Amino acid sequence: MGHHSCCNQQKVKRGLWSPEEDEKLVRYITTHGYGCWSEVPEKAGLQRCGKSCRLRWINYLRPDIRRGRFTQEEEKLIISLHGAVGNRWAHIASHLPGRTDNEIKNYWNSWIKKKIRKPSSPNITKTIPKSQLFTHTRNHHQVLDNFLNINNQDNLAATKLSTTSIQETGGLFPLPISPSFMFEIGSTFESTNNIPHTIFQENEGLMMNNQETWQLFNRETVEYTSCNLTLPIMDNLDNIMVPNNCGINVGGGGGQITAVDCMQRNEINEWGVDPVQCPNYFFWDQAEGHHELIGAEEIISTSSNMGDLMISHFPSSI
DNA sequence: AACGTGTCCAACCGCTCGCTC
DNA sequence: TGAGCGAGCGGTTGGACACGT
Repeated sequence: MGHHSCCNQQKVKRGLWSPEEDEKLVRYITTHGYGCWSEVPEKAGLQRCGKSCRLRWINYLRPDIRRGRFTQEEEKLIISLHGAVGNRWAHIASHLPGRTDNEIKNYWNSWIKKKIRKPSSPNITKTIPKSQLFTHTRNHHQVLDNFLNINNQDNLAATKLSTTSIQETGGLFPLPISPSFMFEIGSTFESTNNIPHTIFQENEGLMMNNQETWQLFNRETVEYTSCNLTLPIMDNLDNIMVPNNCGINVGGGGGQITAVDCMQRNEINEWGVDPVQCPNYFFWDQAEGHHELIGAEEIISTSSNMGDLMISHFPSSI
């Protein structure tokens, strides 16, 4: 840790950068580049350590930096990437041109306090028997195995597993950081008052038990992948136990959204869920013909194009 | 006006990784 | 092989500011 010695020298200035210091650093870097950061302060005439100069340049002064509020698209991307890779801020930042890891980290830490308060999260009580869920035509069996295994473990232990399983499973379901699974049925699904009984009821034209091609979002590569799934028909929710923190979203033809607490099986809110009450509910929007992760808050204000049935499982702690 | 509290975010700290010799 | 070093990363801090009392 010898590099820290530079920051311990008494002549080294700390704290906020003055406009004059910024100007010196920018002038030096733009004319000379920054081959070795430890040499930059002296050559640029700054009383800072190289590390501080590097940070200032990367996080604030470099010309391609993007300032200002995050757009909704950026926010969605951050959420989905964080779900896939966790607190790997540099990795997340690499997908957002002009944004820095520090900025995203700060944004997340502010954002999370407001939007994702720790819920009281009861343990998962039952899991879906594999035979009752769905079958896979590609490598998704392993995904499902992982998912079910995780549900049989202590929640905490599950979240500590490494991220390598993302690659192992092809990334279709990012496990175990975000042991999510999702399935949905055909086209527009009309909700009724009897939601739990209706969710898996066969509906004309839905082809629920046929193999269908889905577009699945790979949160590691931020791409959509076609994949075939075969869905079973469920008579009612009594035959299926939905893991903790699942949200069921039943969208009607008119764009009505109904969120259901799977554990309670109660309707929470006609138009969505309260992000404070139910911070772990996320939904997938397929308005544009593909699936996008959107947050609960957005659901409340989005009253259209939320078709179909979706079940998503997200970890109770992030 | 003065004080307390909460939020935001720039900057720092400690650590790991990878390169060089 | 391993010590030394710089770069990079993620966690944390602390100061500025906003807001409420």
